[in-house]
Amino acid sequence: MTHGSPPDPDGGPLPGRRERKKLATRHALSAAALQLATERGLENVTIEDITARADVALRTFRNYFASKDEAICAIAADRARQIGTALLERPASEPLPEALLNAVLQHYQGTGQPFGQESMAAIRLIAGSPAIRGEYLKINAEMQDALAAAIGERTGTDPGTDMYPQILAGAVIAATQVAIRRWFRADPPEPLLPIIELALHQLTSASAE
Amino acid sequence: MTHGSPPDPDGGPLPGRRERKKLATRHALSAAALQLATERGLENVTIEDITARADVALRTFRNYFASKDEAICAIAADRARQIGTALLERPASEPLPEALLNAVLQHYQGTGQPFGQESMAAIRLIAGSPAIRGEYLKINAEMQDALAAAIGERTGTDPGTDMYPQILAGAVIAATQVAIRRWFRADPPEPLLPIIELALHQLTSASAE
DNA sequence: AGGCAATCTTGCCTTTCAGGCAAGGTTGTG
DNA sequence: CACAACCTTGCCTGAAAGGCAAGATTGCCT
Repeated sequence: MTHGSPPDPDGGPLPGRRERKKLATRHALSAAALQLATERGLENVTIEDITARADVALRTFRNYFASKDEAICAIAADRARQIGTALLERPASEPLPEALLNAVLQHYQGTGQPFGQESMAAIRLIAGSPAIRGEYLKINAEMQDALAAAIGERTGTDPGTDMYPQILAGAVIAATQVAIRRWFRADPPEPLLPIIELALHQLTSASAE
Repeated sequence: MTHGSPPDPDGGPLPGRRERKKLATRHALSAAALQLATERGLENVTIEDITARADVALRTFRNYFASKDEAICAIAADRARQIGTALLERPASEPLPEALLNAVLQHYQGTGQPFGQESMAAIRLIAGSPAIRGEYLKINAEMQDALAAAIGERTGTDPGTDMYPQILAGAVIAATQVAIRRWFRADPPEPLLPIIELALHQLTSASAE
């Protein structure tokens, strides 16, 4: 067993007890990590603490995650990989720019509220702790790849051959991240989605290369 | 003494013996790390090996770098921070898009050759080893910030207030990275600069959001 | 049911990392 | 020259990282 990704990325029709348990363990670990980190601060949490709360052996942690950071970011990472499907679910009639905008907005609004409390805590933790920054950047890169793949699929270009999907995805993700950073520091708080929308519009007008 | 940045980032007029020694130690450590990693592979190098080759105490390593990865990427990181000045050195008469293109090209061509052998080794190592990827992404982020600051200075916008410089910088860096990735995997090898140029042009036409 | 293979969990172990602390040497300065 | 600032180093402790094998669980087939 390696670590880094959920046990069963694709939603097979019959997960089976084994897969379900693995997902449960994985989630328990990352949730415990996130809780403890928000409670005490990341530095004051050992992997042993995390496994204690998740009620598994210390050694088991390492079957799932390579580091504390990875465990904490797991929810965000799992979520990040789905941004591609958000794009693919946009109606084919929508022009690509609009579809991208909507896919990103949808990805960052979840079902109803701007973010679940879990995610909020994660975001604050990530943004506040430089230690997790590396992990966050990896997630970003994954989002970019996922989005590029979706763009390629939608436009019929192969990301392996043509750089265009990667470039477009990279630009969109970069702009979105700038928006998120701004939103995070906004005082008084501002809603996130309009900032993202603005950022993506500015990216368009940044066609000045 | 903390670690993460060169001892004296700004080139003061009189470095003094102390600063010079620190720079020398720092460079010796990162060079040793790079050499050893290319020789044996990253996994087969301990910090102790590095300090042995650089002829300093193990404990000293930690005064300069937080990890092996950071040491290996130090040259690249130091270099990355200079991309901003590359832009600022472009003549003010040049339109921003052109200035950006030229600044990036210049940054990636160094003095004469495409890359020094050191840098080449570093790049192959970084691209080949997922372990260093996090560190590489951090460097990217630094490049983005440096470039954004320069863009802001050049256009008279404050990156703290206006997202535009950050967005533009993010898009440019992202496109450049895509180009580098493509260049790295090109078989047979292709020259880097034309690929970067193509990527930045595609970014322009990707104004389709 | 029963058995077999795959695979997960766990404990044990060794190596390496990480960083606080204080002693001793070097450098910069009045 | 004396003093302050600062680096290097050794020592030490706690945590992380991961190989390995025994035991348990699960999936699947007969």
